[in-house]
Amino acid sequence: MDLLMTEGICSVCGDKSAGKHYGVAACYGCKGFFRRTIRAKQTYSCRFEQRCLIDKDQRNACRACRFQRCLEVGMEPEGLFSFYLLW
Amino acid sequence: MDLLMTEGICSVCGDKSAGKHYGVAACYGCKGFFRRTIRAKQTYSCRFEQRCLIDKDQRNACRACRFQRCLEVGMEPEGLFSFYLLW
DNA sequence: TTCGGTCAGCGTTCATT
DNA sequence: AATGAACGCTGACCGAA
Repeated sequence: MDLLMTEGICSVCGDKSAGKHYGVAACYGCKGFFRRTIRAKQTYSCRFEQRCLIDKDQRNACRACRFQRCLEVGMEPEGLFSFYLLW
Repeated sequence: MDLLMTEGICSVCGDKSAGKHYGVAACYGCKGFFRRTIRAKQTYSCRFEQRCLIDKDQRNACRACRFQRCLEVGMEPEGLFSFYLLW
């Protein structure tokens, strides 16, 4: 029941979910953010204390904490490295 | 004997086979790809030299070469070749 | 058994910021 | 530059033949 209640919610930021992505329920934004980060092998650093609030309104304020939260809730790269060049 | 040895392998990409499809041992992916291509009468063009490697990891990188390989290993719509193999 | 249909989840695109 | 909504494709699974 609790599961059903939370299936529609992004596990990272609490926004409306767009289904499961990389193993967890995620919104379009967090899905794309995670993919871009992995693909570009980006690293971020928090300007504060690695405790920034990640919700729908604040998720873009700190990339380091957003990515950290992606990992904390269990997002996995799962074949994100196989390239795909369709024309 | 050789036949038995290769029955578990997709003739197109070498992935695990899901049985015979369109005349050859094929994985789920190559089976579906061939069906969609034929049904939609799609044509593809290779961005390189028509020599792209088609294996489990790279098969989605070049549709032209994947489809070419489907034909090379003998895939046929509607199992037309099984008519000859009944002898 | 192999067939075609299905659709969750993946990759890509591109208007918007 | 990055974001995220929308779209196309993939392939594992399923019922039909």
